[in-house]
Amino acid sequence: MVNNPLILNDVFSALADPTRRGILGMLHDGERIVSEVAQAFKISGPAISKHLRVLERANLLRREKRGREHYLTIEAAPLAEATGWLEQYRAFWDNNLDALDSFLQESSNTNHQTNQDHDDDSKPAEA
Amino acid sequence: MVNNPLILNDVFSALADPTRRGILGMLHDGERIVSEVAQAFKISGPAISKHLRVLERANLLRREKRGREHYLTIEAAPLAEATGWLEQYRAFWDNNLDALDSFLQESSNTNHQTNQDHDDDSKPAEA
DNA sequence: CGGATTATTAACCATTGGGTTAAGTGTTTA
DNA sequence: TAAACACTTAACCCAATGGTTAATAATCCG
Repeated sequence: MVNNPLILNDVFSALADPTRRGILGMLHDGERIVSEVAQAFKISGPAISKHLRVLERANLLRREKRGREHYLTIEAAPLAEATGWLEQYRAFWDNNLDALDSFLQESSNTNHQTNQDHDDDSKPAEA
Repeated sequence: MVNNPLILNDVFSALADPTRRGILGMLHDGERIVSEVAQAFKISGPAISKHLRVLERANLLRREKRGREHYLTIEAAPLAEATGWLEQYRAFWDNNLDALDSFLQESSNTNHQTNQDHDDDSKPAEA
């Protein structure tokens, strides 16, 4: 698996924003129009518009205009690209040689997981 | 798998830069000191220093000072977090229901992969 | 037609990001 | 002790991000 850095730049930086991950989360369940997405977040319409453009640049979003509404769906391929890159490092946390070494070092500082009881991604809050 | 958005923000934005992915790539084979890493890229020392700090903030990097040298190793846990988030979307490109729908739409525009023969990540170039 | 709806573009602002050079801190060694 | 080495911090530049409000474009509908 040879990764294209240009794609990875766009995909990872697209995923770096919680609003954008939230948008993809909404689209997980099926297509949505822009106003539905916008309504789910507390930011302005233009701000949403910009986020959508970023997702489109990363080819993570497909837009289909029907009348005055824009129907949005996920485009999965770039996520596969990102996953492919990360796959290179699976050995580092999976159960094998490197994990042993990793474990030995991690056993010093307990509770290193920084898991502050915080929950899921930027899901819109109760409409 | 409940993802922590704070972690994901840091991890994905850390991975969004090709130099930082290149650094992790070097560390894939074992520990390196800062000057070794720096030598591999065409940017200044302080620039490398900043990249290292970003990787540390994302907890992707562990630093151990021995004398005047800083030994760097990968910290894998946050990569697992990122992979976990992406795993949510595996259904979209794997062989199943959604893939069918995806395929039907994608079959229109051929060669949508944007795979411009470009190779791997920001690997240092020939020392 | 005219108004409401959907969404984008334009212009602006503050913050962050990636880079630089110069200076500073700590460690090794001749 | 003084110089060389490893690395970071400080100060600065410029471009990109993420947000805003106001204006524009296109479509639907009474």
